[in-house]
Amino acid sequence: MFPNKLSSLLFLPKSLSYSHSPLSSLPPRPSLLQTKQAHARIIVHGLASDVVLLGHLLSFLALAPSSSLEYSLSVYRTLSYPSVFASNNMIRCFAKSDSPRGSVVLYSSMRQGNVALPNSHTFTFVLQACSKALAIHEGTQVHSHVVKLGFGVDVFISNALIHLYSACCRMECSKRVFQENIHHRDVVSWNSILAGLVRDGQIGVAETMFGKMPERDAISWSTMIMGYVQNGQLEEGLECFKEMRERGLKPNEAILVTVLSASAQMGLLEHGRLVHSIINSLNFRMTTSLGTALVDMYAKCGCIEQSKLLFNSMHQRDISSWNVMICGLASHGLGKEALAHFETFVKEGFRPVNVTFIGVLNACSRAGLVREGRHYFKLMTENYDIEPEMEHYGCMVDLLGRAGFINEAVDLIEKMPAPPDPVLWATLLGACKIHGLVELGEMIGNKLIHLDPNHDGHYVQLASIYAKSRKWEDVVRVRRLMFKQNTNKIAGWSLIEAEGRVHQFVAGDRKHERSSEIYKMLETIGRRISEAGYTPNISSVLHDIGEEEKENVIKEHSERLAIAYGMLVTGVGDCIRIVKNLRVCEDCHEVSKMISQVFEREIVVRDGSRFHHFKEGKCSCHDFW
DNA sequence: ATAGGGTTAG
Repeated sequence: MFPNKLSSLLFLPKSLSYSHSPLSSLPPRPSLLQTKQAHARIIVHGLASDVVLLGHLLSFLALAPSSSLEYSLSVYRTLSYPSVFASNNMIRCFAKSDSPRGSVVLYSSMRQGNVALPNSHTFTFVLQACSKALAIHEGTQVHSHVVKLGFGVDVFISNALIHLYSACCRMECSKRVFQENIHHRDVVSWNSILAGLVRDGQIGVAETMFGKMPERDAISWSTMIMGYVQNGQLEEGLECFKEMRERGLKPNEAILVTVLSASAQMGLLEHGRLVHSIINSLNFRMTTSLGTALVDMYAKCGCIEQSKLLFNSMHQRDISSWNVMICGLASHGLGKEALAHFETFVKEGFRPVNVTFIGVLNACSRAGLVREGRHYFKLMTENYDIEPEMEHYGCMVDLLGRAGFINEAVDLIEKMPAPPDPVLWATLLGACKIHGLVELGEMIGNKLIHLDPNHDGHYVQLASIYAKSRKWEDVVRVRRLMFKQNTNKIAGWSLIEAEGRVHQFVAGDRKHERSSEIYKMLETIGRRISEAGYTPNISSVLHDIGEEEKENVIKEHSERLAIAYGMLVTGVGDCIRIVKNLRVCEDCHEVSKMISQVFEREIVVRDGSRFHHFKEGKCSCHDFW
């Protein structure tokens, strides 16, 4: 009787067919709706308390992509004598839900004999729940039951234990289980421990493990690549990805998303494009995650138009897709567009979160939208009850300060509930420089030097404020102070991608193999832009050297070397894309504008805080950055 | 009569 009943009651009509991915050979998973329909048929047939049927129903619920814990519980509660099968699947439903601790409660009533006794499946599910809840205490107790009941040799269970300890960063315990199970080990055991090491920041150990693995699958590679990227070793991550491809292995979605993120962080457009073409050529389904990662990559690599096109073509957008788009528009100075996106986002029923407002406030500050900035700052706290963080204050101080509302900015800082980050004062110091406020600048500059005496940026800013108002003896004094303090100077660099490689330059760099050509090109550039009326602005140079030498120093800023190299290796009329870690200096900004005009070249520079698109002698930031 | 493990940013 069973097989027939089962198929007629649980099997679903073809027309409603299960969500079935052509790329996987997984068994079909009924949706929540389909499962509820099956439940209805069971009830209609008078079998509402059939343990076998309801057990299957629960297993469907545990697997359904979107299921409701309340519903699963209501099904489970109708059973007067739940089977192990039904109980295990109920534990699995808890494990998958937002209240994984429910699994542990049900498990202990099984242990007490109130319901069916646990079997090996019980342990995999309850341990999964402990991992998810980071319930190390409960997990350890379950571990002792596993040993006591002789389940320690079950590879599924010992892997679940390795995963549990890895998830809780108890790497010593994790390794012990791993070592004890030397005869019951497979690629999953290795992957679980690898993931733990990576999570714990032990990237070197993980690397060694990875090298020793007897077998590696897509998840092993993705864990390793992710490990590098999460630990900030972006180049190594991309290198690992390359090695994987050279071995003829196919990436999975997790790898692609991670690698896109690395390309985005480094600003490597060509690499990002390569990943995009891999996605297309392997016929990957364009999921929301992949789409969002691509939108982000193009925005962070300077192609905001491409980013917008992709965003508009997405079938489904989640809150992250919107956040990425809004922040991207903001970083390109497209303030109005970013705000329009925000409004649509709200109209579509999304609720903004704190990063959304970082994008919105950045949009205002980059585009100088003071009124809007004040409005959204208020909206964030009053309408959405989001506590502003340091970064939100940073945007506001920047916006108000640069627009000249210095007192309002000072007020905002002083009324903050938490002690202000020195960065906020530094931002305000920048505003004092723009508006030539020597006295306030002096006060803030001294305060900053006191707070953070090893940071060279504060001295530089203060000195340039003095320089701007021609207070030369103060310039010299501050500069001497800086040398005496032995400040840490953050080395500036610029990079450009060309001929399938990344070329990185520092100021005065002569290490590049085409160095002499680069310097010749610099001279040509200098001559041509001088003819067009350029004179160097050397106020930002503080070295104790003669005027002529100062000109040479700025002439050899890393950014210019990268641009000169770009002119050498790209075709006439091609866009030159530069990524740098610090902000562009005033003079380089001017020079880039001139080059864009004289050589009819579009130049896109991503600096430490935003994008500059130079075209026909103008910059997208309107010289306001 | 039946089920089980590991990887994903912004």
